[in-house]
Amino acid sequence: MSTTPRARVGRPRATAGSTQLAPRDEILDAAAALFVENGFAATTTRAIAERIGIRQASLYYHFAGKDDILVELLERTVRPSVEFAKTLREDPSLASAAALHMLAVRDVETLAAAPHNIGTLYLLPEANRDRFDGFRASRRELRDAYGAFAMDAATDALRATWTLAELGAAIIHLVEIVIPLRREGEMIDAVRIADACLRLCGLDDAAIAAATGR
Amino acid sequence: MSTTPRARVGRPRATAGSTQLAPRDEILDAAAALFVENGFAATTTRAIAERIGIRQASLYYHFAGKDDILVELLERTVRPSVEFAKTLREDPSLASAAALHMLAVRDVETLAAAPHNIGTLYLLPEANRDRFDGFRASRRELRDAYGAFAMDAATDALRATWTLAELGAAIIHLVEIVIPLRREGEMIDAVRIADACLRLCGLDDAAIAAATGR
DNA sequence: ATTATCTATAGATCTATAGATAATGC
DNA sequence: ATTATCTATAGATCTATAGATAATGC
Repeated sequence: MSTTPRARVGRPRATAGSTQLAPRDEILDAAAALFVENGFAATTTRAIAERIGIRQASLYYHFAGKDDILVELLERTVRPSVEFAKTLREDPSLASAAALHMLAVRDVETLAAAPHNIGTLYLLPEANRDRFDGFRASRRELRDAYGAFAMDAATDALRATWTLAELGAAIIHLVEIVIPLRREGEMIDAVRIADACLRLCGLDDAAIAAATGR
Repeated sequence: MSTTPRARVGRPRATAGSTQLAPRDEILDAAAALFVENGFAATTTRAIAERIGIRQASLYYHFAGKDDILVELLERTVRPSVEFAKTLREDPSLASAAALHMLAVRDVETLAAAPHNIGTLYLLPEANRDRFDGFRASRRELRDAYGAFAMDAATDALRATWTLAELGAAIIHLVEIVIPLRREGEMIDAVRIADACLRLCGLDDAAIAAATGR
């Protein structure tokens, strides 16, 4: 019941600096902030270590290399949305327009709440290296989930001119408007962005209201 | 009238490799490809030099530093669109929806035709450093041009929920869907994307057809 | 004994500068 | 004389490994 900070196993850090997080999570958090701000290659392991008050070499007790830190961060940005898309797909009572809207809202909210605007990470050129193709596969899965909902919800005119992958890419890209908006300090309204996704599918205000039960 | 390659002033390169471009443009082209592929920090001056068959140190005869190469590339990606937006604003006979559509078409076409998908460069984390704020100012100018046209063209419902800067950001972001589409090898149809911009403003198919004179 | 840190450093870069050199221009 | 390259290198990194050390756990 005591709130006295539990003493930690292992040699103490040279600089005090108490923290609640596990060291591994401290590293991920610091790295996320720096990768978003300066990019991957420009962020040194020393900078990550300094931010949390440990020595550069100590990082390697928790991660085998700099790459592995990014692998884990990338996975965390996309996994929740992919899983949510899966549950939506498995619900037969849900109309496609409604499902698309719900996925977009959830996705925007996740991106808006993620620490350090971490959604930006997939824009790093390094995210395209082979080392990270697990992440890119997950992301394609999410895009196609958007595409499937969108094609099904779209007007005939749109279905005739867009492929599933293209429409999925357009919608996911529109969802990600949250990233630059957030960077510029704008307010984020997830429903408004999700509405815009349906509008992109050709739905008018009445159809949008119907699909979202308003 | 002879087509024999004109001998060049200056010490010849160690490796032959004839080219039509001026050395400065060779550097810009090689750097663009590498910055897009690997990012700025991860691209070494040596890699740029090797790609065009000169020694690393020879770059510094043409550019004062690596930064200056990126400065010039960034400027080139945004300047033409900013100027086109200006001419559109100065045409009083043009309806906002039509102007927005024309700007979007032109912008998509420029991005689609730019060598090495160079439009990607503004996504580099490094583009946010102070050193490049001239570029970022130009980009904001373009965003606000989109925003002004879009607010004027939009339905009342939209005008009530979006600010000019937000709507501008959303539209310019939608235009930039061309970048990932192109990276994935998809066909680009500028009109289709410009239509989507108008749809985002709440216009229905009839209004879009009217605005674009179809 | 185990854990999580530390110190020290090897080896591999990378950017930018100094000064030499091999062409053309006049 | 001017131009555009070259060679050589200083100085400053940066990543990752080796091995020591200072805690707690049992």
